[in-house]
Amino acid sequence: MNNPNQATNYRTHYCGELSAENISNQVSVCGWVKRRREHGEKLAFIDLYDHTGIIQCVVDEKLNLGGEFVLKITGTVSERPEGTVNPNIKTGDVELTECEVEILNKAEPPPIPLDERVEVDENLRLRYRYLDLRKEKIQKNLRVRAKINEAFRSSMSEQGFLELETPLLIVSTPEGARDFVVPSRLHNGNFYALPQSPQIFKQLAMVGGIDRYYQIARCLRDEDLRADRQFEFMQLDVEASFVNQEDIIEIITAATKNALCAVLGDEISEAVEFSEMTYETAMENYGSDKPDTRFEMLLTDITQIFENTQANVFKAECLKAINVLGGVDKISRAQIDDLTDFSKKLGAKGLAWFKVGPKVDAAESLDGPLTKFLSADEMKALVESVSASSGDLILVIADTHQVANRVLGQIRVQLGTELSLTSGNEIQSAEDLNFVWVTDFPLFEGLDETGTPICAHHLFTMPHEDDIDLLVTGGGEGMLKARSLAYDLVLNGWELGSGSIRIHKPDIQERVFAALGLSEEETKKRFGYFLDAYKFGAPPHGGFALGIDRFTALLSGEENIREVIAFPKTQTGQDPMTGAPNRISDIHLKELGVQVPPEEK
RNA sequence: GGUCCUGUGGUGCAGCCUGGAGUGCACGCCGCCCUGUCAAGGCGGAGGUCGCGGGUUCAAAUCCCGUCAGGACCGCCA
Repeated sequence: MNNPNQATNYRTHYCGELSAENISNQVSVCGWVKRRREHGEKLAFIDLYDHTGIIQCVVDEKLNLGGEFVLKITGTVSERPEGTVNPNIKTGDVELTECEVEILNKAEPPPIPLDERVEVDENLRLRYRYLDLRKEKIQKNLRVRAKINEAFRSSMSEQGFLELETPLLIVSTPEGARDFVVPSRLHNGNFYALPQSPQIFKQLAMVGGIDRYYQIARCLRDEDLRADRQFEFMQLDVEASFVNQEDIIEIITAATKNALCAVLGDEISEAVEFSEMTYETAMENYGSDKPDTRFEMLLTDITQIFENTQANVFKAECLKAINVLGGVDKISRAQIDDLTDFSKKLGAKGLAWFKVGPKVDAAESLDGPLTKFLSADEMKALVESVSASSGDLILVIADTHQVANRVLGQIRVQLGTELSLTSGNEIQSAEDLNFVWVTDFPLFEGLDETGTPICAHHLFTMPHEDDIDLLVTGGGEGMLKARSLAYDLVLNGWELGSGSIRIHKPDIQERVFAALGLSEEETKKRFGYFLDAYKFGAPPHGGFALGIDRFTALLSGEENIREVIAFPKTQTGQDPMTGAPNRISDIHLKELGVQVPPEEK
């Protein structure tokens, strides 16, 4: 027996683990009826399945079975007669014969087909999630997820990290995402918040001398949902003392590699590369802080070429171009129009395009609606700057620096999909997984309407040592140049996680607060307990948090994290199975000291 | 808060553009037949508030407006 510990008084084997090695063994299997093929009174084939797979059982009597009936079948493992082997299933060499069938439970016909090939409406899938879960794909995904969690735990433990639990009922802070809140019964009118992350606690754990903390933590954010976002999600949450950025990168890389090995095996995992690039490089070359580095087609700055141009549309702060190799044949005019619409939706004024023809003279070979406004020198320089040759398509966005990068970056990703420049979500080899550490994130992401900087990460992020002076001398715009010791881990264009080195010295923290225009009184009110802690000898420390849902989705070849979550919610945050969220009784509300608007109709 | 796509027997689709009887396909379900099938096969049958509301029209699944639900995205997610 392969899994002796999983034999029970009901069964000796799982359906999917029977093979030629078991031939002539008497076995018992339990599971659900996948399909039946009945041939009159004396012969029927029953495909019984559990999470491990399907086994064909040969029954020589007429049974009144329905799909999804729960059976225990005891029989003999037999080699299939010649010509009846089924190579499509794992157990296709064998079948169960001389079967004794016990119906453990009947089942109504399922409201959704449990056939993998049928794509069922999301609402129905979630309403009957317990049936959806029986499908092979989700079973596999959830097991990948468990393996990842297990590998993370063992790696963190090996690296000397202590698994520490932090509270779910915490204090609400105005920073960051919207909090989910919980009314207090004992303190009417007061609310707990559910943690957006255990950030505060893991940092205080460092002050507390825990040294190395980790947790597979549930985080909750009341923001609108997306394919890669649910209200509640899981993070591998990490914090360590006496470390710098390189230490954290090393620790997380090791944990991530351990998870890759667990899921994909050692051979592929060891060949997977982790690269590093600065935020600035990512933005300039990929137009994104989460660059998909599986393919090239980098953004090129061509602003200088058109410094004195006569073409009005190119009189802009910044011009960026990408060269679509062979794009003339691969991209239709209709696709270009779609991309133009796409750019406009994303905030650009338009998308300029040039087809490169076969002529030697660059100016003569270019074709496109804007060529008549450009000089020969400009066209020549354009073609050279992106190393274009005959058959290539050059796309240009002229706008502000920020818009040009962002929009062209999204077009690049879109084209990556349309032109199949990546393997999509399939993972066949190490090249299909491209990890990038993006470092040197800016400390501030912009200025608010009063000219005050807005934190890019959080308030406790350590500024880059070379840029600390900018906080004092830089002024509003100047401060935006300040870098921080914040970093992201990116996989195939998805932000997997982020972290930073924290400020552990009160004087630096004060400088950041001052830059943000926060008075001492205000910071005391908002973060008093936290700042107090840092007066009593906080060690240098930093950390990271890695999104388990996204990581699992990517390793499972899924585009939506719902596919790797057992009981997810819809895009509007509802659970069609349980009906959450719902109204609660007036008595309940009264006890909590909460008033709500009357129910409509 | 916004944009786009989708909503038709239990399920997945077609029909909608160009209005004319709830029309069609596949799966599932029920009944009968069938001793080597494996997405079994054959014959027969049941099953519908065309998401909901309003409008236009002699007539609406189809056109228009609104609304609800699902999905993708923008905003948002320190």
